[in-house]
Amino acid sequence: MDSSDNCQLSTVNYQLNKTLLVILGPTGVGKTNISLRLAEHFGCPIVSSDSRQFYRELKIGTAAPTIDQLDRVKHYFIASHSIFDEYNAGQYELDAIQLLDELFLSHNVVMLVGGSMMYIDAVCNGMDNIPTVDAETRTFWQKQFAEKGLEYIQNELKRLDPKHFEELDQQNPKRILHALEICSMTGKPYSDLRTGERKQRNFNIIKVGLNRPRPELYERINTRVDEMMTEGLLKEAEQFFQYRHLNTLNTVGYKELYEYMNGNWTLDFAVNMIKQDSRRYAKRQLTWFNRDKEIYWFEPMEEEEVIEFVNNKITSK
RNA sequence: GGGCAGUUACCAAAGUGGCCAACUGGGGCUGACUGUAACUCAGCUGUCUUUCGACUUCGGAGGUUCGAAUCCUUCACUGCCCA
Repeated sequence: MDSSDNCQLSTVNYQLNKTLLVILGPTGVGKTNISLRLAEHFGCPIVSSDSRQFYRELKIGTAAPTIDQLDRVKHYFIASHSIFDEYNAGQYELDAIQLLDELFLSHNVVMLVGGSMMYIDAVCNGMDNIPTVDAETRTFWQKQFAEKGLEYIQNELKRLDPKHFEELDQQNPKRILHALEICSMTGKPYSDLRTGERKQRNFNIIKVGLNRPRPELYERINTRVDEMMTEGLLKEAEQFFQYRHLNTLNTVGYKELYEYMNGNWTLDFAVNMIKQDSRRYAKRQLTWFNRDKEIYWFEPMEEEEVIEFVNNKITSK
């Protein structure tokens, strides 16, 4: 995979010649295919920023690259973890940056491909130094919420971190709980740890966004779900039925099938819900990406155009 | 051919004389989101308007009434039952 022969750069400003090519876009848009061709063109490896393709147990439902595709280009962060592992965006930032440092030793271009918004931002912008929440703290606050309700945790956060309480979505239990977890773990207000600073990376970043007209995107998502079902998604999900409460299985394509296995939904209904939830996920991705003014969008997406665009970008640096 | 029931916004479904541009759910749209994030949460959803508000709607046409999605007449269509 390592076709690069580009280590002839001066050590002084080598980092200026290093480029992270980010390929992002909504689920189902066709990132995998086009990025394989781009990777072959640029002779570069692919680092995945898909927070569900990390998990080796989730292949069909996450539309992970196939063995053949993995043979074509060296991939990282595909099937690198187990659904039983604890993993998060903060850890991913550290792992990915370390990996990129290594890869840039022998490549001028590395690609970051995926649709997990926060994970992409973690690599490009960095995240604040906030500790990972331990199990006891998590359980404690979850229990508080379950027993005492939303208003109680709202008031707790108002007390522990009034500044952050004013800023966050006060109806969103997950956000409140996380802030509380950090407050009680660190003994400091969560807002004190949030700098909002953007980390400086020692490589250039080019962000390419892929999109399609909404109806076309939705059509692709729908047919892809049908294909997943014929490929055996039900069987894949079934294997981990007893672990369905794991966060890693709270994932489109799996959680709906567990409703079916629990007897709450018919299979037909569950499949339709997978399609619907996938469409909604795609929309959420687009909403997030729309905020990022650094993305160069391609719609319709033409491989040749992207290659030409990236080539121009790289040589003009 | 006869009887009964029904026709409400994208779909489903309330409303049965003024509090109705019309409950609710779904879908759709828009947005928030720095660590469980393919999660979680919010707003909008007849038209025009930034707001106030104005305008046009509840199968079609006509009528009663100060006033109708709601009452009457008639036509059309749909469903069930009897022939």
